[in-house]
Amino acid sequence: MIQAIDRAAKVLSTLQGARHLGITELATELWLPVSTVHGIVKSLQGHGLVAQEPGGTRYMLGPALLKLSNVYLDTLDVRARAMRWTLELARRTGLSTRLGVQLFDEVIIIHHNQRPDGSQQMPETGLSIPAHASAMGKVLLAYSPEYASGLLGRPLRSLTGATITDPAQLAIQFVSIVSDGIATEEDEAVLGESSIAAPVVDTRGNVIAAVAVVVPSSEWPPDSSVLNGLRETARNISRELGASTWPPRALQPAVAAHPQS
Amino acid sequence: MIQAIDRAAKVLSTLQGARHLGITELATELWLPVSTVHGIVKSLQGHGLVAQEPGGTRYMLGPALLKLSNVYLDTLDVRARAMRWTLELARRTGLSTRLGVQLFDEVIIIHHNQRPDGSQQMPETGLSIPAHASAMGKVLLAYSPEYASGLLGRPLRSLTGATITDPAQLAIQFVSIVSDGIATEEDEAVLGESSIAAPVVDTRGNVIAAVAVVVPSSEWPPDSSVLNGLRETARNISRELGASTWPPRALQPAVAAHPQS
DNA sequence: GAACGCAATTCGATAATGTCGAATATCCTC
DNA sequence: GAGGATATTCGACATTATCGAATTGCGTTC
Repeated sequence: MIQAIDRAAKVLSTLQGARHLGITELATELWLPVSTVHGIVKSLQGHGLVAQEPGGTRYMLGPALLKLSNVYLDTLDVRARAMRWTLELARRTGLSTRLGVQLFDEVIIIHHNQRPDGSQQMPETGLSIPAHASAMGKVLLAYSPEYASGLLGRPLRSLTGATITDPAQLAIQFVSIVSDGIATEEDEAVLGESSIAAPVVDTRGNVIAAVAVVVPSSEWPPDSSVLNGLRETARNISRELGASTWPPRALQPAVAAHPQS
Repeated sequence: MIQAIDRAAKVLSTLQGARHLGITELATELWLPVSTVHGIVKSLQGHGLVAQEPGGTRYMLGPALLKLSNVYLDTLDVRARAMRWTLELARRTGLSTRLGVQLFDEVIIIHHNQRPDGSQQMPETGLSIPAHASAMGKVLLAYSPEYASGLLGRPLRSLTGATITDPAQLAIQFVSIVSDGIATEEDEAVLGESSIAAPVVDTRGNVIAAVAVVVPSSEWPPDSSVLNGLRETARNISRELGASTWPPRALQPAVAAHPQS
């Protein structure tokens, strides 16, 4: 890991947490000399990744990130393929749907379809949710043991009273998730919101994303048609990506670590 | 400018242009040894800024960018203040509205309100348009001579037959833009689409963003009520940001001394 | 199914590069 | 207008990134 780049990335994520910071504040946060931080920030600013807050002398994230992120979304094959299917799922269930991928300990929503009831809802694309508190996260963790073991080792943050923070309890859920290809979550991230998720698989059989349906907790448990719709959606997307079987057979990465061919 | 960070940023923008690239391809593009590029890419990957394309050995932009960009949008004060006004403007004019800021030679759209006719339209937030081909871009250039002079020195790209690529012609437009606080563009970026833009000003009198109304070229020139609505919107947003006068008086020399370094 | 060739990755010596403390400039507060 | 705090500049130094060569891994062809 190249030191300067590592530090630059840390500057970005510090700015992500704090919104607006001066050089000194950043330096304190990162335990680095101010002149070092200054050099890093100016380099990032030169590429639009960081910007001066208008008028002030403090710094914030920069507009280049928006452009990069837009291209990121466009390059995602899963997203392009999934969109029409999640839209249909939202229509048929009357619920909002999500598509998410893993970002370290979180799931980040790369596509969101609003509930088709015409009400005003916040767009969720770009939101990230701690993996252990999300149905999509549980799916992704259940199918990638190396991530899961890493995450379960650390203390888990509680978001609502219902968040499961006990590693053992999560590990048990992972087993059943793998066996039937469905994960659930009840009020574990946001009170009043529960969700069901299923894995999306590519040609190689790797789980590369998760689809989810968000169910108001007042309507929990959802009708079995919702569950079937979700399963079918996940299967359709996976098929379009070239997957031959769904749900995914087993824990692919573990298998890949012991090649027998 | 720190070399390693500069190179890392170049890797990101190369990936932005090419979507998927192998290490060797990137190295060729950047005129660097492969091992150097490899180190940079791996460092970026360690922070989720770059990702391995699933299955392949090539690289693409990473999901961390999406999260950063989401926070970027949230931290923008202008955006939060402007949203309710641009929504109202869209309602009153029946047209789509945009809010944009400068990103080097382009304008990047930080907020977009769809035409309120209920039709399905592509979300434009995150799109970037060459400044010289955009009404918002002309506004921003007209009020920041630093940028303008730099940009007019380089050859300008033509996007449609109507794009103005002659520096002299643009310079003339800038004068009238500053004098009446309104810029226009007819088919210069996209055929069939024209737009009018006005500056958004902060407490210090700096032009920090531009608002625009997009008008189908078939309805050009727009009714004077559209123009008045736009003016009022720009004034309202600016007032909310603490600006005392609108349109902005002139090219503040203090502002011109705000280079990029 | 084996062998070839290309691309990614690892490694270590080298000096170029980023780092950091001190000095200076600039901003904000009182 | 003065004082304190913060941002910025500068240059010597040694840490650190860089790059070429060697190795591994992968896909493709025969």
